[in-house]
Amino acid sequence: MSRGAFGDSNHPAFSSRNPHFFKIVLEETLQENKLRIPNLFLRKCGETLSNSVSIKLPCGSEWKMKLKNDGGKVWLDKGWPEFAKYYSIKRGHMLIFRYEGNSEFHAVIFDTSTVEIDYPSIPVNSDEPNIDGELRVPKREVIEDDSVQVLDDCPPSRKTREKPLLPCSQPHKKMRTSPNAKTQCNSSCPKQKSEMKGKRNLHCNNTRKRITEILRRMKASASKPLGGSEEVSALQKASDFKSKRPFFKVVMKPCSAHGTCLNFPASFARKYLKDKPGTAILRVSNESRRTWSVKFKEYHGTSIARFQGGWPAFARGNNLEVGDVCVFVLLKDMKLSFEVVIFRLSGSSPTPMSPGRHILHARPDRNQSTNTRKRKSEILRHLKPSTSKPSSGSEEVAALQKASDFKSKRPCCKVVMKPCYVRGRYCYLSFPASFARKYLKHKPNDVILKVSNGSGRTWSVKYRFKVYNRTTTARFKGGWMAFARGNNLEVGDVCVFVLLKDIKLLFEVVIFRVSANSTNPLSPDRMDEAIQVEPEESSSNETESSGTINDEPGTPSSLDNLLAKQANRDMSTIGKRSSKLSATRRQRGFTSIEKARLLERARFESKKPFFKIVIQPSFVHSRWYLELPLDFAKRYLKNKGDVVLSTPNDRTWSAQFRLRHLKSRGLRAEFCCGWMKFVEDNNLKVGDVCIFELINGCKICFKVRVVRAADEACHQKTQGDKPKEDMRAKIVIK
DNA sequence: AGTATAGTGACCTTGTGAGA
DNA sequence: TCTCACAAGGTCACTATACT
Repeated sequence: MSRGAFGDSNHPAFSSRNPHFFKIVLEETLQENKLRIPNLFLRKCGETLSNSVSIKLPCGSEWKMKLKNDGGKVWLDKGWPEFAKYYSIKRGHMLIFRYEGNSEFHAVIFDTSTVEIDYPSIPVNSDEPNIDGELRVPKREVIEDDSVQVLDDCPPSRKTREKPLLPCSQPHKKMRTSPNAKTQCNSSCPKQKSEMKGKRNLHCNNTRKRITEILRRMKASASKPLGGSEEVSALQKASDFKSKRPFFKVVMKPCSAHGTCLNFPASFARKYLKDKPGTAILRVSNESRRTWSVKFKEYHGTSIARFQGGWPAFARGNNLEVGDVCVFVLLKDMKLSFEVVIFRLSGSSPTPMSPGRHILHARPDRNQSTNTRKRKSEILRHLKPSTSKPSSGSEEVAALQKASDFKSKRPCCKVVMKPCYVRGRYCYLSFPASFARKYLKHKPNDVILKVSNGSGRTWSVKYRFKVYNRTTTARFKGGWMAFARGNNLEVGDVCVFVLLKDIKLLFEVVIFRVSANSTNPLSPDRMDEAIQVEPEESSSNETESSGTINDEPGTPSSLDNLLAKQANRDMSTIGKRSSKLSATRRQRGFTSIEKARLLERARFESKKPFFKIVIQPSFVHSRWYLELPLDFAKRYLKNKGDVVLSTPNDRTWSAQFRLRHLKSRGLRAEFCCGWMKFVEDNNLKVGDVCIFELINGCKICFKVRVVRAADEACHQKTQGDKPKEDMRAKIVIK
């Protein structure tokens, strides 16, 4: 092992100050045949970029590419297609770019298995001016090595453990069996490679499913803060590491850095450790005097092997921290000794195992670690319940640090936003069950979240505490997505939930943002879409319809509660809906918020039962029926029958009421036959609000009042800034 | 060192709204 | 009536940690 691989001039010592960005290769990247450079990066470094950039790879290859600037967006353009083709870059691949200045980047490529690719053994140099032709000239021989490169010490997902992604003899982690094997099949011989893949596929049932799984995981990993410069730096430094001997790399996780064991790939154990428990000797690179003896064991039926007994001493003795990357280079197959190269998180140690950083002579005294490191570790520990995976990225650490400085006399818990907390289909928030048990009781409840930005805005979310098979989950679910989106929460942000009232479960939420330029909660353009939920309000009975009902004559309707509920639900759909609306011609009705607004403006009170309906496109166009609140129908109407609809000018229409049982939706209450005539005669338009007041008599009769959307718009124009209440009073009933 | 338990994250299932 | 999209509820495999 030599430090030359990363310490020479080709691989200058890494500094976290080097700007990084990463790109996940998407379908559109391949279609467009160019790679977009992130705007934020351009803002930071754009001025130093020339029209032509060079990309260096760990294998020594260097590529020249032209930048294309189009309306402020910048792409890697000329040269990229050849680059992508040469390295067989596919959808789901990830590239990390480290900017070295002077339009020079170092790049690392990861494939869909999340492992760095095997670079072709003959490095290329596209330095030649002929960018279009991409004349590639071998620059230097690459060192052949025999390695297993693993960036995770544990399988990334439960699915992969029992059901390996590529369930064949070859593990999904990249493994070269021998230098020969490498020449037999590497990415420079795509045909052979594809044949191999084809063979593999023959052996693999459900491969397609698993590939989907890989892609999904890849997506997920894309959404994780991999761009965090610090952890990436350690990984990147480690990725530059080369050795002729077999080695594997492991990123330290809390369980390995501070725990009692270290997991590593069983494939390596099987191949090199003779597949049976034993003892291994660990010696840290550049430190010949001290060795550690650790026991290793493989867990059959799983893809992991484990260093234990003695591992904690090694971890403590070398002051390993979460995020550090250790490369274990097998020295002797017989005696099973490893040289361990430690790549520290930058910030605390600029180079791997620089003499000053060595803790070799220091006994395992954690107090002697740097303040920063200690701080980071402390924060991570503090947040451990919600962050089992190592956090990364200087911004995130900054957010954590800010959050850790937060003090409150009230009970509070801190949660770092993870991808699944702020985006995706299954958006929820997990928080420590211990906190939930102590302060929130076990029963499901509605919780009010109030952001501490002085806006006084509140959000209603559902709190769920579940114990299943002795596992406990405490989560915010229904409404959480609205909160996350409404407050523009991003991965890495830290939310501190301060319990204000433990009876009504009111939380103040303090948000520490990972990104300084994150927009504040509810940018002005969305402000008016936010609907406040007063903590004092209890949740209403749900009414599932496009309208509201006054089922308790003489009392105000529970509109506000409905508004709150609808708002919560709707805030979560605003983004998707708006983008969808533009993307599809499919005509959709009003959003719940729009409906709620219209309904609220059509203020009406009566001692008689009534319900309000916002006219949806489907009520007046395609289906010619009106769906009315089921609860109202059940309570006041029979299964089927004629109804009379009358307007204030005493004109009447007869229509039919019916209850339908839909397979997919259950019961639905509708006005049909006759409704169409009513719509036409009263010139009902989408957006109008109809108030149906039930009049007692021998027949079921409704007095229908229409609040015209057009009138309201017109009225708003003429009324200017007059208070809304006045406006409402005038427009409510015609 | 082994085992039990708590915690996490992925994703399956169900329900609802709405257009065709 | 079917289908699609989406949100929320719920489950469980897996990981990390605590305990013996």
